[in-house]
Amino acid sequence: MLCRTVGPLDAKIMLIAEAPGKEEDLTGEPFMNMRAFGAGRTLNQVLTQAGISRAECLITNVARERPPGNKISFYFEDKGCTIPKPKLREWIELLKKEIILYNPNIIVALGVTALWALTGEKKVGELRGYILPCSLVPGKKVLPTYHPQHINNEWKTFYPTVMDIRKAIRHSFSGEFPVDKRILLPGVSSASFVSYMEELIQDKNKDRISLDIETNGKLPGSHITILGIASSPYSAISTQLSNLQEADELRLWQILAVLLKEKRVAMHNAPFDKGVLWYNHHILIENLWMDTLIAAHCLWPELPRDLGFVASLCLDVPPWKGTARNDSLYYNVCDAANTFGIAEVLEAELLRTGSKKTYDFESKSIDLSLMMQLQGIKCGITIRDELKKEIQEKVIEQKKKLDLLVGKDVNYNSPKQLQQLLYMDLGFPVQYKRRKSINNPKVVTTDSNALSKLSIELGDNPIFNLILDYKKNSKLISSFLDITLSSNDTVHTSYNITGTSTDDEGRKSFGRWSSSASIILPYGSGNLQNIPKAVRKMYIAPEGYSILQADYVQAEAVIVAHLCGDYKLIDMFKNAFGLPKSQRRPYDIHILTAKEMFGITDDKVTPRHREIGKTLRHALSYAAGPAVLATKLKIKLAQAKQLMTIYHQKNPQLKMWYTRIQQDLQQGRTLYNLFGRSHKFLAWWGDDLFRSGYSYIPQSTVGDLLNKAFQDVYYNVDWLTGYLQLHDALYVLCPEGREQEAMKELRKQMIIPITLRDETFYIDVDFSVGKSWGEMEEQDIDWREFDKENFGF
DNA sequence: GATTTTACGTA
DNA sequence: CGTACGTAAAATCT
Repeated sequence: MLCRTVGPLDAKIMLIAEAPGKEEDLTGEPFMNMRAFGAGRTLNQVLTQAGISRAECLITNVARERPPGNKISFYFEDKGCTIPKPKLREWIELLKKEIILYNPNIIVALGVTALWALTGEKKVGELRGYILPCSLVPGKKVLPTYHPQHINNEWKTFYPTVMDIRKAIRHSFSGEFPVDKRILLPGVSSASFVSYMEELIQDKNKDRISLDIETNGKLPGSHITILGIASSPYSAISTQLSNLQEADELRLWQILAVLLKEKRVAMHNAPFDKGVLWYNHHILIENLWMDTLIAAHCLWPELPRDLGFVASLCLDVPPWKGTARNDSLYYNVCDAANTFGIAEVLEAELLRTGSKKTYDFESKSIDLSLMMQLQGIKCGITIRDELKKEIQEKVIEQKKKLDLLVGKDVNYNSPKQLQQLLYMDLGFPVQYKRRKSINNPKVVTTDSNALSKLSIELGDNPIFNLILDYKKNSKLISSFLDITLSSNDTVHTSYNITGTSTDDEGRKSFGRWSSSASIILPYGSGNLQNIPKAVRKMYIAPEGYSILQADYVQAEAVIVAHLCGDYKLIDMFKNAFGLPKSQRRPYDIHILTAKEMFGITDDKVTPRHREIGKTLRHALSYAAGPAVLATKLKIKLAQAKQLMTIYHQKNPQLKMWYTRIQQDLQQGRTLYNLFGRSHKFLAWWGDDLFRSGYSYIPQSTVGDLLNKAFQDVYYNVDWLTGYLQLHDALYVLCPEGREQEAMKELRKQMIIPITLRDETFYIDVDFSVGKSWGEMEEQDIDWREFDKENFGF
């Protein structure tokens, strides 16, 4: 049936999608599929969240009949879907007439086909959220966003679509195009750039600028190729730095240095621009106005944070990210101008939402993280080479043994070849990956989990552990030993204050730093937060220094105990506080757990009992299931289930806490950690979301605690230098011989009160000292006197 | 050659 | 149905 256009004829918003589906074809109305994963229901969800109802919108499709198999390509001559067949051409004409007739103020293009029909463009991911001119009916505004069906396939596009619809609502009050008031000067001469800067320096009314650089990342140090600055959202300038006369370039850097002394500066990802300017030109940006990346992270921790995305939320500028390759000078000048505009919007938004405190806290980490990136950590090449040789020999030997056992050459790092070998040639029971949902297809796997499981089930076959060891060792070599060092034998990492990961469900980033390859100094394995213990000894202290490690003791467990109101545990933590490690045994919570679980006395607790207690507590704190517990403890599923039941009987507060978190999530899907950091969860409502919620408060509170302490050390203790950050441990370089003094100083900075409801508590700190990261000696110190003097408890 | 999948290291 | 993070090698796409 021909699908009609529905909705009030005087609607200000018109939604245009691709083509009718089955239900729509039957009823002749768009978006009638209201089943659980139907596009109609998703559309309603999006509209409701955005603050508008379906009844207020005109809704239609480009194609008016369902194509076979719902494949829109049916209506096109070509595979690329650019040349419409006559039928589709007719429908597009119809659409044109309807737009002219109903005259909406804003047209929302839902998905690629609508976007193409209205504007000739195809890149929804790049253009969504921007106001585009309509080519079908000139003069009309088009706002592209995702198709509801696409949202069902990729849930992370749900909330961006909501934001887009909100923008459409703002644009529905008038059909007028936003006026682009910007005066952009891309690619001016260095002389003009200098005079622009000089004028700015003279203009005391303007105290803020934004800055953006483009670099040629191939060289260490990231050579700057383009420099752009803006003095308002509407005035920006950029210049090319290659092929400059030496004197001109010098002049430019000199004036820039003066400008940066005078003004407060906004940047998107300040550690990079600031780092490159400092590293290459010794120009220091001292007055940060705003890092728009950090601000976006504090406001929307689960949304994309690239400048193009944030601009689509905050501004009414034309899209420009597509120009990066062809016109980098224009691209850069837009970056600079739009960063200024975004900073103004986000500044207000941070105040409005109460996220300013979190922003201030995060931005205070910039200098610390940048210092550690540029400084790097020292690698002892002799130890590195020894390790490499040793492990390489092991790998060769293991490969030989495997070849002999198997009788042919197999690449054990190839999942495909391993599947063939284990499940086809050798006929072992096929192992499947654990699925997120019962609806997901079963996926065959040969990962370490599967191999250990086979090893347990099939007892005496040495092949599994051999493969496991072989894979482990080749991983050690390829990822952690086979690395390029700087000329000073250092490796460098970029500590990312806002995290950077992008997984299927979108970005998370609970406020812990991540660590990734440094673009400025591309030496080492990149991530320094996942170096295996086995190779840590190759990282050493520079001559004359010791490495001092300070880690929070049982940090997440302490937080969980307080969140649950588990006073037996809380008392144990309190009683153990400040004690030397050697005297803590009576307050060992894992032994306590074991005693409770097995109904035994202290003297009967074996290391295995303790291990079970520890694993159980850890797994259950984050709502792990019996299957995972079974593999972790190498026991049967039934046993794991039994242990879980007993654990929950002995710890009834845990399930109550789960329930509380779920209730809290129901209120606006937002949780606050113990330092007030908010996080809005955008994932699909269900157990995955809940589990993420359970881990949020402990994980992010510990992250903030550590970073708070690290900042305090950085700003207050000038003779200790930050060396590494490992989420709940910080490492500093300490001048040899001052270790005792250093530990006292660190303890003063790190013992920080945490408040929950009316209670205040503290998390203890342990210290280790060593000449290398792998050989640290635990310090067995009684801190009780010291604590009494310094903290009064 | 670029992108996706699989696997695996840390807290 | 632990969570969070980043990277290397293999597989796959174009």
